[in-house]
Amino acid sequence: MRARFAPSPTGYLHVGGARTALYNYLAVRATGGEFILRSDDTDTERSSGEFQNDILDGMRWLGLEWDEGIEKGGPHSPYRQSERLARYQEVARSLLDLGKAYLCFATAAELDEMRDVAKAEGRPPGYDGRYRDYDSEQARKRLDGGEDAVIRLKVPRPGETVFEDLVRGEVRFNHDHVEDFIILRSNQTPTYHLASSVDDVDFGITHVIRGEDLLSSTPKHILIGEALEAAPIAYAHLSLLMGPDGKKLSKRHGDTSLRAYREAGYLSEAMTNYLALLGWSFGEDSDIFTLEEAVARFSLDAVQPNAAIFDNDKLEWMNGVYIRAMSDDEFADRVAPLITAEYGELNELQHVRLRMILPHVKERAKLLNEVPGQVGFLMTDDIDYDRGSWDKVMTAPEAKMAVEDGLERLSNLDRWDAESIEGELRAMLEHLQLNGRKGLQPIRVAISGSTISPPLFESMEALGQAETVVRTSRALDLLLESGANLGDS
RNA sequence: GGCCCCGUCGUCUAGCGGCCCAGGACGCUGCCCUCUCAAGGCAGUAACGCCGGUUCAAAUCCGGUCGGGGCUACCA
Repeated sequence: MRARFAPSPTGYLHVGGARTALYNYLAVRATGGEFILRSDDTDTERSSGEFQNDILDGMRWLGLEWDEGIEKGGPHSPYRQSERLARYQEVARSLLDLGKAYLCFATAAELDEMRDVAKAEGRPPGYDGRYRDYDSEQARKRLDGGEDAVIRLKVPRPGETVFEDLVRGEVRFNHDHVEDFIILRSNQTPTYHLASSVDDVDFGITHVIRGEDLLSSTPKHILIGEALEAAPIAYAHLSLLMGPDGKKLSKRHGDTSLRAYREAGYLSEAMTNYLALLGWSFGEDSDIFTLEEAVARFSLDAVQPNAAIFDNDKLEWMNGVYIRAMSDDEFADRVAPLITAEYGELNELQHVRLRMILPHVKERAKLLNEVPGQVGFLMTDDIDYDRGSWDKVMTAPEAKMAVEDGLERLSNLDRWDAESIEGELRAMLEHLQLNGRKGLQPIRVAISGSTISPPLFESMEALGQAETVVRTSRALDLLLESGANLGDS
């Protein structure tokens, strides 16, 4: 099997494109063969190097390694359509010589009129074939005279194109609805249909796996293949990805670029895992699996033909599963750049604190980039008290007692580890006849600034005794002087 | 409008004529655990769009209908 992912670099790689790439990859690796990455950049107006790089980055990030193609090279280099223009012109001309295509001089105005008339008469809209049987001598003459012309494929009429789509079964198109489409524009550049089909043939592609938006164009591609007398290609059209509102996934649903997810703290493992599930099922035993495991079970004919809605909630849950599955060291490594980006280069104290708290943060994180915020109270000794948190717990009558007694005990503790701290604070609860919620929340706010933090005792251990005492005592001062109402810190 | 594709819980899906008064996962709800938040455990919620037909038997096959989506460029 030889399959290709052929995006046009006219935008960032989005999640839908990533899924198409993934399914191509899975199909190839599952059956053996080559996965090819090609750039369909015939639209020079809209294509850009930035987008090209984004696609390459995205593919690498996801771990979808290709065997031939851009940057990698291979027996069919180059894999960029913009570098193969001569080839497409050659094919178009030979089709012309063979009588399988013809020159057309219809102007834009004529084309518009055709469409209007066809629509008005209720016929299929499209080119009416007026130059299909035009005298070739005459055509030559007009061309030499400097007139612009396009080359159109002479679609067999009457006729029908029928093919077996690997995910949808038999699909048929009557040629009444397939116009004599343009293969070479008047400026001598190929249309997508020509370039893509010629490449598929030239590169020995056996399976074209792509989005359903190209299903209607498939007869054109098959017709070009037939005109070239090439071996038939198998097609598999994947359903499109939808937004939560059931409409085609687009910018309207927020930033759907792969990059945006990467930057939001999603792991590539979670992304490929989730994407694989959009239209395919791993089996009833699990929804969590590696790329390799997916390869072992993947099969194109098990792919669902119906559209799938991209569900961020499930992706996020899955990301959490992958984060928790990481080793503490790996988690620390992956999160380190994000923390330095937020707080600058870390000093020794910060390193020590992080090493202690990160394993506990790991258990709670759903997204990598929410971690810096969760460890913020350990990165600076100048913490702010969250107003809502303070008002919620510090105004309770037990708060002052708990903070006061806690401070006393913590100051005198001679062993500073989570276990000892817990023992001491539990003794405080016992002494004051308070339950954990009432007695410990004020202390949590005192040291972290918020009612939400990593586990209290471990947080204190990481903070260190000196700083814990400083913060607790500061909170107590505030309680005393403000009569329980937070001033302006 | 024309052509094409699609139609199982809110979402992703299992199901490929009897094992299904439909299974799993996310979400949601409740309970448990608990120092907060998560995580975890347990329980619950919820679907075969509709109408005909084939058959002893249909979520599974056929037709229609309704609904959704895609395409309809000298874009890809």
